[in-house]
Amino acid sequence: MATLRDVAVSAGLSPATVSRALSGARYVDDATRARVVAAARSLGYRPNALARALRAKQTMTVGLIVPDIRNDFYAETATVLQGAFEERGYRMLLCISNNEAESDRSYLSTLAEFRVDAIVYVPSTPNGARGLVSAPKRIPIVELLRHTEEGVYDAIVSDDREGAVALTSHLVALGHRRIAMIAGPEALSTTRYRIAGYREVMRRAGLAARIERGPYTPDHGYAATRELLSGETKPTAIFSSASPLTVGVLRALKDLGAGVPGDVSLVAFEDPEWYAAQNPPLTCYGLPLREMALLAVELISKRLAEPAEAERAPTTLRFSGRLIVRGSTAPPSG
Amino acid sequence: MATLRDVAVSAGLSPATVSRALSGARYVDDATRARVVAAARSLGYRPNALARALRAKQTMTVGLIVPDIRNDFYAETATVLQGAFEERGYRMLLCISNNEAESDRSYLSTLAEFRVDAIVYVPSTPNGARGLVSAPKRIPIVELLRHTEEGVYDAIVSDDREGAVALTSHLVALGHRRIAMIAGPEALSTTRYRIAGYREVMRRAGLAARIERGPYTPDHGYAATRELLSGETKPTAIFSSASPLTVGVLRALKDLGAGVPGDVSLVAFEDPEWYAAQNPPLTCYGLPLREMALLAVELISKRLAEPAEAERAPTTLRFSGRLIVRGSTAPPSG
DNA sequence: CTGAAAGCGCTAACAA
DNA sequence: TTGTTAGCGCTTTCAG
Repeated sequence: MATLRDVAVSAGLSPATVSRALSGARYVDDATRARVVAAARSLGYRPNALARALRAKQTMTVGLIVPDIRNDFYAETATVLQGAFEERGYRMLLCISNNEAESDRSYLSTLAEFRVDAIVYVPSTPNGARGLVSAPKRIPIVELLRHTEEGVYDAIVSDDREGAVALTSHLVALGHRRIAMIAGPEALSTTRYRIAGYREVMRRAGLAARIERGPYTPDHGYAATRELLSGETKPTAIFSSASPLTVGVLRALKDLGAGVPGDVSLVAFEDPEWYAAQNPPLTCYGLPLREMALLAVELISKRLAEPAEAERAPTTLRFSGRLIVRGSTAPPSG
Repeated sequence: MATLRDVAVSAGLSPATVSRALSGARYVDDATRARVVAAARSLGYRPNALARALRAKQTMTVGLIVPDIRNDFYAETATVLQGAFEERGYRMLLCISNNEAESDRSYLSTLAEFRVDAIVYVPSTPNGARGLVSAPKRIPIVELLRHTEEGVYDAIVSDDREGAVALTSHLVALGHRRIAMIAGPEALSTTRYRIAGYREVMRRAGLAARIERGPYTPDHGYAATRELLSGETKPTAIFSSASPLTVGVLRALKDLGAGVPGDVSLVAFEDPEWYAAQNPPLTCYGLPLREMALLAVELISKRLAEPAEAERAPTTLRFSGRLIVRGSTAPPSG
């Protein structure tokens, strides 16, 4: 592969001049630049971003760690982030942690070694990035959608408690008394807040909480739903707390021949595109994902660009979503 | 940030020894290594992957270019790829091209500058990577799911023509005579093959083809469906040739109050998890995505590891999928 | 088993 | 405006 030096030799110039001609636009004679460009083209020269980054001490690359890219929630987020970073000249290194703490740690460490300029991090562990990346020359981290310990890093999260409250209240208002929640792993901040919101509403209404815990997978959603609907006191409404769970819930309901909302009302967290296309469309709590992702990019850009910002104490920003009532909820039939 | 030299100073050793102690496991005294490890830890030392790659001339990073990560099709692919590369010690740089040729080219070029060891490429352009990355020290490229000119790169694709034939034949066999296809941009190999398969079956059956072309987006699926069902001679069956289109098709059908399969039968390409959870579940043509992605990793690993493989002429591998008949298709009601 | 030295490809002072 | 020099952090001969 041709190097800058090769181009210099071929053009009869010094490497420094070639460098200036190709990147730093100043102080180069037009004729010289033309010669350089011609030589570079004819040699098929591509600058080595590695060498450049080693010198410049910035890679123009950011890392993104998400638990699961098949989940629309994160796919949408990744897409928005990638587009926004791209616009600002940054590449994005994608890491998929599969909701595993071990994976999380290892990716954090990899990204640090690769000297990414910043990390957008959806943590799959309660204590997250603490210690690992933070210690030396702190690389800016923004926690997105989930967060670890408050106040250690910038965090952009949704008001999960509020969302759970909205969904559960909606069911209570419809007259449901046996409302079950299908939840994720308690290690995640989202799970804890969503459970808290659900519990709070149930307690206030004098109703018994029933929670099925497990991983954020369709299989868990499926198994939990079958479990819930196999007992004697079946719930009349189900609260699916994440979209991968919902996939399984719907399949189980169909397998069991349970009608929605006839036999069971269903509410779900998040609002992937396919919720609205369901039959019936799902009542859900939608989050302003796009705005949240763009704000993450904004925050990072600022920290990177302005020295003052770099020293700013971390802040936690909480976004509200909104209850979207569709056809999957109705008063209980009994 | 602490460097290897800092560790060396702190441990009272030379950089060379520290390097050997931390990576090359040979020829280092155990006591020395312990000292090095202790020093490294206390300084919070993280090796600089950039510097290492610059020397080693390999980045242990691969690039993936996909058109759209919100599409389950590519999300699944990206997940499998990331996991498999991860296992082999490779990082993955994700680029989302949004089905734009310009984006494609620019990402190819970025990946080349970053000196990724290989690229998995789902092209959004008919001529693709030709010229750009290929010219100098050829970096291995595997085209996945879509392909550009045959024979220039390794390609792992599905038999799209066969899939379209299977879906269309299924509808013809059920007695449908007015079958419309909603297709993507003709610049993509998948679109061309799917259209060819559809046309072939229609022609053989003596039926008139009707094709709605447009981008691979829910909006196009929606608009095309409304268009199809607004005329005088409405189709009795619709063939949605990609899952983003299907999202829009379903929404349009609901808005129009058209029952599936009562008023319109629906078949779709690909088999994302939510197809089966639809009401009714969708008849579709599913591809062995996982196997295809794993093979891509296999191919690349071989080319990277074995010098002989690196010189091997590119091959095109075509995978067959299978028709999955579910509830969205039935004989026409007329 | 350990150290000295050279260099991967690039850019930024500084000098000319 | 251009060239010389030095060095980013690491690994790898080659000596010791």
